Amino acid sequence: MYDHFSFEDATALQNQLAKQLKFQHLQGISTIAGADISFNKNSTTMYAGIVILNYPEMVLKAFALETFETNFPYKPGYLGFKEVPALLKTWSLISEKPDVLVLDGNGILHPRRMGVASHFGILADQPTIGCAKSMLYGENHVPENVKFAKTEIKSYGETLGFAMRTKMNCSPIYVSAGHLITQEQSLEIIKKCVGNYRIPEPTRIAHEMVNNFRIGKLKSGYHLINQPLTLF
DNA sequence: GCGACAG
DNA sequence: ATCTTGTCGC
Repeated sequence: MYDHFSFEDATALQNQLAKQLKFQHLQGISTIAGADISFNKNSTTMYAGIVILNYPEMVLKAFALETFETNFPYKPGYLGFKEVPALLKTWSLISEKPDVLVLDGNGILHPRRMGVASHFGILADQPTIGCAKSMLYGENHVPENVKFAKTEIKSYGETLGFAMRTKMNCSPIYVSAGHLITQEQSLEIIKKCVGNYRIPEPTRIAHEMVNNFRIGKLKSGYHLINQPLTLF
């Protein structure tokens, strides 16, 4: 899909897509999804996965897995061009879309406000949140070593996201709005997705699933989880 | 020019 | 991202 794009083309498209970004408060969220990619070193085969959980219970409800061939290289600032095509293919397998999707990477916390979460959000017309494990852009302020301590990440005076400590003695994560959601609500939602790990549940589970998919422990397609039934 | 740099 | 063993700390 983007394999023939030069970085110059990519930059132009990011600037174009950024004009379409919209931020609004979401009402009645009952499902949330997490998306991630896995691949073997030096391979063009991307293993993409999207998991859907109940919100705020964080119970796995369904997941979709699919592969996709990509030649676009990884370069800081252009992650969307490598991952979004594979994620869109996987997204198409899902009949009932989640209320909001969390991606492994940034949203508008990006030099051109077009991190992977914003990129996917625009193309899929879907509310998205960016949740990165390390810093890409902005003034780095370190939150104090207390669970849920946070700092604003700014660029030229504009708040583009937050650094938040999800666990004591662990590096913070970087949260930013992707599309069709506000910065404040993005942070509020991610906070409720934190379990007993540094990485919030949607992303953490998606990462686990996609890794099992890559090593052959799981197969492609849409999978529904059998909910535990209360008999009687 | 130099250093930084999501996954 | 992936490749890898032990190891330091709560």
